[in-house]
Amino acid sequence: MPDPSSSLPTNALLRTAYNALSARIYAGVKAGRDFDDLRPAHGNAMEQLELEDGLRLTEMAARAGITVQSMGELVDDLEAKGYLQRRPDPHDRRAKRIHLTDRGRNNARIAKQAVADAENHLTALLGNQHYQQLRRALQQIIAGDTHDDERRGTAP
Amino acid sequence: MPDPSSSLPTNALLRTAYNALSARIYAGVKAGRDFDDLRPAHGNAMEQLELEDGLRLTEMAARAGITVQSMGELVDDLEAKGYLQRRPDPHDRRAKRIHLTDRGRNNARIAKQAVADAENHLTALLGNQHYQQLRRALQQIIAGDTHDDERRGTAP
DNA sequence: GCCAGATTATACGGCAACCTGAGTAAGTAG
DNA sequence: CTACTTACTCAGGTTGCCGTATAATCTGGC
Repeated sequence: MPDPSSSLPTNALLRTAYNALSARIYAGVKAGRDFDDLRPAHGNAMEQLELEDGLRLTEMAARAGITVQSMGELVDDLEAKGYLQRRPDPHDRRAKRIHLTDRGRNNARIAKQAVADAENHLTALLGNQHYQQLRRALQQIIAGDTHDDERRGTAP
Repeated sequence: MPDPSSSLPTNALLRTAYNALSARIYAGVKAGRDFDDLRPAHGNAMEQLELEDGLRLTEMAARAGITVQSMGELVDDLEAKGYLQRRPDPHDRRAKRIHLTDRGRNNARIAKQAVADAENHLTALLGNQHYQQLRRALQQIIAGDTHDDERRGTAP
C-alpha cells in the first residue's frame, strides 16, 4: 500500500496519529507488568487518580468528559480487579471517595512512565522545536473550535 | 474550568483536537441539507465512493481499515436510506458493485466541501506555515510508529 | 472437465464503551 | 418541614466494531 497520508484530510491524520500514539502508550503499560486485565478505557479513570487520589465519581466523570454512569462502570470494574477502592466520604454521606490501592498505585506509576516515554519518543522524532509547535497548534485547534461550537453544540 | 490543555499529554491533545475538528466537519455536512440520517461512521463508506464509484464491499473495507462485516453494515444502512445501490458485478457473480445514487452523489459533494472548509479553517487559525508543519508532524508520528509497531501489532 | 482452495458477500451473535431515563438516599435552603 | 439539589445506582438502549460460519462463485492444477 502506497503511503496515502500526504493526501488525507488533517482530520484523518489526527485520528491516525492519536491511534498510533495511544497504541504505543498502551503497549508500554502492558509490557511493564501483569496488567493484562486493563483496557484502554480504564485509563480514563486511572489517569486522574494518579494526579489526585480520593476523588468522587462525579468529579472524575466531569474531568474525563463522560457521564457519571459510564465512569461508574469503569470504577466498578477497576474495583473488582483490585486497582481501587470506594470509601465513604466522612463529610458527605451521599458521596464516596475513590482511592487507589497498592496495585493501583503501582499501575499508575507505570502508566505515567509510559506517557512520559511517549512524549520523549515524540521529541526525538520531531525535534524539540517541532514538538512544541505541534502541541501549540493542537491547543489552538481545541481552543479555536470551542468558541465557534459553544452555541451550536457538538455533534450527536 | 481553567484551560488544562497546557499540561495534558500530547496524546490527549490529539484526541481532543480530532474530536473538535470532526464535530466541525460533521456539523457542516448536516447543516448543508437534509442529511440528518447520516452518522459519522457512514463517512467511511461515502468518502470512498466519492473518489471511485462502483467499488466492491471487500475493497471498501480494506481501504477503510475495517472488517468486511462492518462495512457491510454501513452499506446496508446507506442503501436503505437511498444514498447508494448494490448492483451485481457482470464479470463476477459472487461480487456486487456499490454505486452512489443521485442523493449519494449530492451528499458526497457536500461532505467534500465540509472537509475543505475545515482545512481552510485550520489554515486561517494557524497560518499557512504552521498548518503545513502540523500536517508534516502528524505524518511523521504516523510513519514513525508504524515501523516500531509492525511486528508487535497494535493494541487490542 | 473436475476438484481443492481461495474469494465475495451475508447472517448471526457478541462485546466495548458509551448513552438516556428513572430511581433512591442524603444533604441544603427557604 | 418542604422543596430543591447532589451523589450514586439500576435497567436498558445505541454505536461501531469484531469473530465465526455459510453459501455461492471463481481459479489453478491435474
